[in-house]
Amino acid sequence: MATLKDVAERAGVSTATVSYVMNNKENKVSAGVAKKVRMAARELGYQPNIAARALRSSRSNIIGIISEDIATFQVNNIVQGINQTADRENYQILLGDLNLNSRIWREGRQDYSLVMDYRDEIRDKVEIFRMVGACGIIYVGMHDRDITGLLQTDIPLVYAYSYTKNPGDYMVNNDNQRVATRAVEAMLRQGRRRIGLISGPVESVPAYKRLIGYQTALMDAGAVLDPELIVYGDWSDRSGELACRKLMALEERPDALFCMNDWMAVGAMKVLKELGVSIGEEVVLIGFDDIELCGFVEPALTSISIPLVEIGQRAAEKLIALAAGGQACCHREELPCRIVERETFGYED
Amino acid sequence: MATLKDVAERAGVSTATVSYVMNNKENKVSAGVAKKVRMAARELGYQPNIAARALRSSRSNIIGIISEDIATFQVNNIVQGINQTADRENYQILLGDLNLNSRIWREGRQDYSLVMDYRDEIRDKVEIFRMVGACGIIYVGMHDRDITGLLQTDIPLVYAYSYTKNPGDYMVNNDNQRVATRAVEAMLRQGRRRIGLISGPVESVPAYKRLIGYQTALMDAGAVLDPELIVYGDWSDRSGELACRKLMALEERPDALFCMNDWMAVGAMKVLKELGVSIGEEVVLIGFDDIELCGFVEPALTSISIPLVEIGQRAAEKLIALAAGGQACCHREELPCRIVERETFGYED
DNA sequence: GGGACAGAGTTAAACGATTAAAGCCCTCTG
DNA sequence: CAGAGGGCTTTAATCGTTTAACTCTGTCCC
Repeated sequence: MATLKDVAERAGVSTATVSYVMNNKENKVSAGVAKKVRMAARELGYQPNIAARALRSSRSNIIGIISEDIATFQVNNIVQGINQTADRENYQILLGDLNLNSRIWREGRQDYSLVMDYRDEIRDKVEIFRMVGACGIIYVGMHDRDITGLLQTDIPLVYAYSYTKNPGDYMVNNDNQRVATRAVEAMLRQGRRRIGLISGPVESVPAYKRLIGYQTALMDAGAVLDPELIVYGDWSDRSGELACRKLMALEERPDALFCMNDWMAVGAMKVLKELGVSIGEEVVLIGFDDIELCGFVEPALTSISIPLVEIGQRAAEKLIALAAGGQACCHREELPCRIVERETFGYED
Repeated sequence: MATLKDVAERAGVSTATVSYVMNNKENKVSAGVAKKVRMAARELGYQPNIAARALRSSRSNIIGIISEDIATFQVNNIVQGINQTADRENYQILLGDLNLNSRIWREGRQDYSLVMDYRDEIRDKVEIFRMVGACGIIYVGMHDRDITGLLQTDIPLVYAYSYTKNPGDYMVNNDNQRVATRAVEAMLRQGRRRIGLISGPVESVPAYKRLIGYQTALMDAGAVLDPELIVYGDWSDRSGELACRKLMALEERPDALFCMNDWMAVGAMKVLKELGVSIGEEVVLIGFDDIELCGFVEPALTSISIPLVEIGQRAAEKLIALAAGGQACCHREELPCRIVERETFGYED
């Protein structure tokens, strides 16, 4: 493997000159020499040694990813997006996965509110990233976690798909509130008047945003906000069943259901079928996430597709911009979702 | 951040001694001094600098993963398994994903036989792993690819979920052949006699192994091997539909279907429903992979669960053993699959 | 007594890059 | 023409480990 020294010898200059050329410090080297050096580097197939660079300058082209669980649909797709731009921009990815779900499962816990328990693990990952000289960190999480305080260094950090309270943090997300409004508006346009909401847990920030979106649409339409129509689940299909049962037991049944994820929607569908309610007519239904399952249940579930891959890409682009010393265009960014029409709800814009 | 030098000063010895202690070169240092050094290290919270170590010795506790597409079910779960043991054994993971599927999609290609096209990409990843001093590489692929030749170094390599021709390679896989035999035997025990096979592509090694398993069961039972009962798909639900249509058009219809993955099985189910064939009675059906979808189609699809997470774990354990200079217990390992009984086929053992 | 040897620890040279500081050479100015 | 200044290049220290080679001390045996 060719080193800086080899290139320097071949080009007849010092290693310093080669280093300057390689790092595009143009004001340091004349154009002629630079060209000569680049030639030599190409001929030898020179690639800088990451370890040496990291050791010396504590900076490399490695992006550290801290993810809550790579096995989940969302994280998975976001990581794919990060991977794509990293690839394109010649960055590498170091994955630090917290394995959150399988740990929760192993410990027999039901809830995700474990922020404190995982600070050590996160700190470890950050430490490793620092040591390989990662140029920045992307935190990919579904839960609402604030790790900014764990970074003692000034290494840039971008949150993907998770919310933080600190307005100085960089964040890429989807427009939970807006798309919820759009979905409910479409239901209203269809003449639906009692729109039930099967929500995620109260403490979830995305669930909260979607709730606001739901309420906004109803209020703008001058419709009544009936608190009975809002039921909370925990994202599981089982909890969707329970929620739906509760809603259908109301004196005035809802004629539409907005579910905050597809699993709960599928659970709700099971109950509706049991009750002999015709889905898509008596009750229209929309899910959230647009997981693969949607196209395979019967009737096929209309859902909201989150641009996960794009979120990953944007997060990576932001991070790379920050790492290069520039500024990212804005702190908080929300990418638009797309409503995917299937059989449970005819959406027209 | 504390360095070797700090620890050495605190313990009143040279950096060399500290290094020896940290690397458990016990014959170099007396027990008393070792204890003193370890104390000092703990007090300072010393963590070795990965970059420096990699630079000097070209060896670190980083496991490089080359994966074909992190977004696929199989790869995803295997990586999770690798992650788990890596975590436990204090190794780190560097992920080099080839993004194969999205590239294939982008280029508008239909087939996966692109081995040659991706040698360069793989070489790049290997190069990066070498530079951060990865202690070994795990190749996670669904397709049959041989990258052994791409490693010029003597860095250990373990294949997870992909087959290679070279018997000297380390490989962890599932027992495709045996479980196929078991599944078909169970069908025979139920009195089924014309068992249709919806296979993966001819060139796929796992598909071939499953085919052998299917044939073995039939032959052992003294049943007739009717080549008309074997149809090839390309793993997609669409191809499952086509295959099923072909099989159901036979003069003597099959009374059982063994599908080599769940997507094709779901496609087949669609056709069976169309034809008014009662699934689970007229025709029993089994899929392969046990993806989440299986529990949600109607009737729920019986399938074969591949121990993906365990494959990842074993692969990582093997690699760590090899990296530590020891030998891994055996070159090729096949973990047993589990048949998950649902509604399309009653399996009893 | 002295050479051989073993055990325990130290010295110092790498590994491959970055970068402040110094050096060289040329031009410009008073 | 001396001195300043600027553009380009080199020198050499440095990052934190690893490890071959060396030193030192004590023991043993002929």
